[in-house]
Amino acid sequence: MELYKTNQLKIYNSLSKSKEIFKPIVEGNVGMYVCGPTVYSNVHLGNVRTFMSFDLVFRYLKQLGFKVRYVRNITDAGHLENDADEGEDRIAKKARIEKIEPMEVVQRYTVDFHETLQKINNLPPSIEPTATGHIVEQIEIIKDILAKGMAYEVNGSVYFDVLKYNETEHYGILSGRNIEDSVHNTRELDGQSEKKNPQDFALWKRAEEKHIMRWPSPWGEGFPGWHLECTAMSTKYLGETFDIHGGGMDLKFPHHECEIAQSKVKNKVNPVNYWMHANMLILNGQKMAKSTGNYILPNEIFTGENKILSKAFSPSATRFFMMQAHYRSVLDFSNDALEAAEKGYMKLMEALNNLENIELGLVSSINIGEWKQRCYDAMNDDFNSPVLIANLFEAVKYVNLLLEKKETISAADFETLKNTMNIFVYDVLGLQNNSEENACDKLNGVVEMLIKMRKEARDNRDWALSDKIRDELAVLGIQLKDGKEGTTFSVN
RNA sequence: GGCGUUUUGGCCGAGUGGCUAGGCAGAGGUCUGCAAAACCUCGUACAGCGGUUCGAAUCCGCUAGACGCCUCCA
Repeated sequence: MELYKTNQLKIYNSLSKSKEIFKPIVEGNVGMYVCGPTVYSNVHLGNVRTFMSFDLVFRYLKQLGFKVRYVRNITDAGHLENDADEGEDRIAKKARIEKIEPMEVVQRYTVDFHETLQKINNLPPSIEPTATGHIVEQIEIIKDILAKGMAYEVNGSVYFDVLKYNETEHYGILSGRNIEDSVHNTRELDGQSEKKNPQDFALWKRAEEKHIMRWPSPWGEGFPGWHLECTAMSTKYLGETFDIHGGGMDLKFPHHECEIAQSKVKNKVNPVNYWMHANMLILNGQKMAKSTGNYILPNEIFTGENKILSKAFSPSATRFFMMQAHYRSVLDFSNDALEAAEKGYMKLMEALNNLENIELGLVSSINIGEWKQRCYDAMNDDFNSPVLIANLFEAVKYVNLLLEKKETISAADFETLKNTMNIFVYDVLGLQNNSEENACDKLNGVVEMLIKMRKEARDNRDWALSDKIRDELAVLGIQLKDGKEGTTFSVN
């Protein structure tokens, strides 16, 4: 039987601001959409945290036996430099600066994005559509919204009429704001805007002469507005209403608010049942962001090449660090915190490696079944990975006590313990065991040490010892090779 | 200025109206030839003030700080 039938999953819904029992539209199936990156620069650790948070969601839903269609877009066009909607396309701007083709920028940073997420062991989504691949769909939505009178065209651009929409719907339902407030509080622009109201957002922007990324449309050549792609792609692949929509907290307003507005006008239904927002990663007391330069790149952590780091940290240690915080909490990044996390992660891995050395008994002195359920309970409670990890450390303690024979475990319980630990550590948290790599490094070190000791023996003309080292290594399949430059070795 | 979130012990971070987070660091002990590891025990907590309650770190109010959004942003 599928686990979701016996485990009641609760998800915090940003829309209702409360934890709700998760019930998918189609039993056993989940449609999930997550706003992906704009590929105009290297993905930083803050971005990674969000995608990792939803990777955890994806992994746990699968663990519960759900069939999940996970859609995450690549924004390769359409994001404007700043609002007032007068800016320049981000991708095009970067391309001009670097004197390369826009799609070259897209390609470079898409590759970087994929490589980084792979290193940190995120599973690829089921579908990863691009904005440029869905221009036609976006134009169709604009036509529809225009036909329904909720948008207007000015000089080859099309804007969504927020105030008109707000007459019958609540623009601000997700972010908890009232349009009236923002009308009063919006800074007066220079009056050059062609929008009826500052709150209106672009569905289509006319391309200026120099603009390289452009597509033909009923309103002339241009490019889509920056909220439209998610509406186009999510509904195309998941339906007019789907189960889960995720993204960073900073996208709640205006991006997700606009998505709701667009969908409600076009399809007359709420697009999403469960809105999930991942919280920010904080560096130096402020959120990581490309625009402010306050960020750290994942590769800098893996190589240790950043002045705030004392050393390099593995992707898994980094992942563990982030999993120790709940996805809806702000997380502070620091070297000390990362070091502490790394030690904990190593301790966990050691226990997993030690599972094989446990001797089985006839009865169990610990309640494994109850422990297992506590692991599921933690994750069922809005994906509470920190509590799950606390439970895994409980298991670490079990393993150590069993090794010291201070507790006993039956064969059946041992299987449960082992399987559950493996499931949660590897499949759900997505951690990887680096011990093989480490062991390899360490073995190399050991052989080098023996070579050094053999050299000392040879220098002392202690041929018996030096030959003994060489021959016994040979028996183990390690051949020493004495050359002019010193001794090397190979493993057969 | 508006909206929202948050404030937990040396550090990172959970959580709940009455009982335990967990990790890292620290102290004592067991074990050990010594050490390490492991195990056991321990400490200093719930921003401040007031209220509700038999009882609040947990609910409410005020004050202070921090953060996020209000402009692209994961």
